[in-house]
Amino acid sequence: MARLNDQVQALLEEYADLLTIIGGDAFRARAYEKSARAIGGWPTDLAAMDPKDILEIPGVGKSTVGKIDEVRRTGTLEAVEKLRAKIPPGVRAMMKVPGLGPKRALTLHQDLGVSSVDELRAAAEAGRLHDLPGFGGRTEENILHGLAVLHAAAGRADLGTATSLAEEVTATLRDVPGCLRCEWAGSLRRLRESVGDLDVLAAAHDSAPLTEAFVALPAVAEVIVSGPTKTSVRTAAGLQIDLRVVAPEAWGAAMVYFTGSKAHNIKLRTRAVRAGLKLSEYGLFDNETGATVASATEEDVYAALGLAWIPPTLREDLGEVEAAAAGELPVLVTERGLRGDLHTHTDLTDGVASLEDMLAAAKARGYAYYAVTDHAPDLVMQRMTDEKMLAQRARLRELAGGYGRMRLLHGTELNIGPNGSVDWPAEFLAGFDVCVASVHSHFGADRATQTRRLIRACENPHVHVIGHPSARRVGRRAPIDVDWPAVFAAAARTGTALEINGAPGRMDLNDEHVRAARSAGVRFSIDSDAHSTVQLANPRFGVGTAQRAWLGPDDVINTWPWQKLKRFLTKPDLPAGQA
DNA sequence: GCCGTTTTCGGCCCGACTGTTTTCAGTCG
Repeated sequence: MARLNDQVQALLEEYADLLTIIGGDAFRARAYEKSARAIGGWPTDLAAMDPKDILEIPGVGKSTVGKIDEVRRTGTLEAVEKLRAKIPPGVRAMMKVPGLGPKRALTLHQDLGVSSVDELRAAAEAGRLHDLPGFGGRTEENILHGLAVLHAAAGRADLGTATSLAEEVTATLRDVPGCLRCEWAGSLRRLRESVGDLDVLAAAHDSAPLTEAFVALPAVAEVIVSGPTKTSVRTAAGLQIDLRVVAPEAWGAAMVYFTGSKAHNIKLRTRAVRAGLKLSEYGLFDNETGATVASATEEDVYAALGLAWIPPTLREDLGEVEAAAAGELPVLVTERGLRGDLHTHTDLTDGVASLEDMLAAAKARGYAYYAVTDHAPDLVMQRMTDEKMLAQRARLRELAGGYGRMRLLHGTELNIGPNGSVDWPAEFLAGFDVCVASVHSHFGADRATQTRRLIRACENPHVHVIGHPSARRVGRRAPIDVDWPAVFAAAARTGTALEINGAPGRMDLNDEHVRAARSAGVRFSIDSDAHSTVQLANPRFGVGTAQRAWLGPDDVINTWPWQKLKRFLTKPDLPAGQA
């Protein structure tokens, strides 16, 4: 792991989980959860901080400072090690099954001797669960369903996890003597919403030093295969990483080949064959003479095939090769093109950073505008009140002008109730500069209800953006059941933007939905949903989704200049009775 | 364990939903 912060966060989260499983003081476990979040979201590397400064992090006290020091010195926590001896790691892993929490996980372990997800599946399929105390037929069914949801994402990593791992691996390998280049390729480079394995490519004349450094990485738990050109390892978290070492003159062809997708590569190879050429990971060759036509850079390879260079996010054989041949590749939205963020939180609700810290971090990103959108009162656990919201607005107005050219917007993230209503009456909503409205409850309602619910939210004249519209959590919760074409039509008709939420655990809407929505005339907002300053970088992943759906700057409202966005945030009048 | 103070203790995220119960435990957001 790149930062001590992440290492400490992971250990504290594990400690909190283990404490929850064995029972006892729930507040202690919660305190560790909170400090874990605060540390993970803290922008400065703990390794470079004084203990007295670490103590200033909200939620971090003396005990945690001691544990941070222990992790720094020993790489682990004795308290966690002791609990691991009592509770097998598989028991904690069972808590990832939706619907299964710490209590039932412990019961399963103690009464049935089940101590892994696999054993749980076997027990559930054999019908051994429904006789346990507190379990029944429905519980067993729900656990089986939860296992299926989990299985759909098994062994896959979210973009945040995969990116930080890829950054760590490439940074280490670039420092190895003889390494000329090192980049990641594969589905991570194409910015798919989750990745099954990590492909890392390095250019060197001698692969041995790279291979040696690669298998010695702290994240590596197991070496699967290792040879002169290819080495595969598995991390403790179960993610496979493949390292390929290629000659520098083959770099471009290798990057094309290992970036994929498979369908894109097949299309390119077919195109090559028709031109009397052969494309492989080693280069583009003339069939008759065997001479190398191109291989050093991706641009060379594409050009020799009569194509403009194709951005990795488009390489899915969804028309990009034809477009490149015709010189009609789309102009894509980019991270640099984003002028602001319209969905962010502070510590007034469940964020971990103060308003001032979030604003300073947003300014550092060069934004022209920035919306603070803390949770609204219907999400009861956040304890929002009118007074707190108005006080935040007053503070934000005081701070206006203090962040250079960055315009400060006061917003909120409303909750879309089961019938499509939102928090607060219209008069109160009118006081916000921007309102995001999202589904946070009643995920199991039927399609007609969910569809009506989202359409009614779109029709609310004070709702500007529907946040994380499908409400799915990658690998954790299925999307709500919705008639999407009907919702896309309503969003387009009412001038309501749909969010592309870039939080790695959400990635919502996904690329397929965005493609369909765009053709229905919908506009989008690419947001971070940041709960800490470091999460303000989340839009990089949302931009990936947007590019995969071929979105250009015009499709994305937060690439627009403020005056144009301001007009969008004033929704057109709707026929009476629809609002 | 952390925090704030009515400051060295006592409170800390609360309500809904589900499925199991027959008055409530577990899970979730």
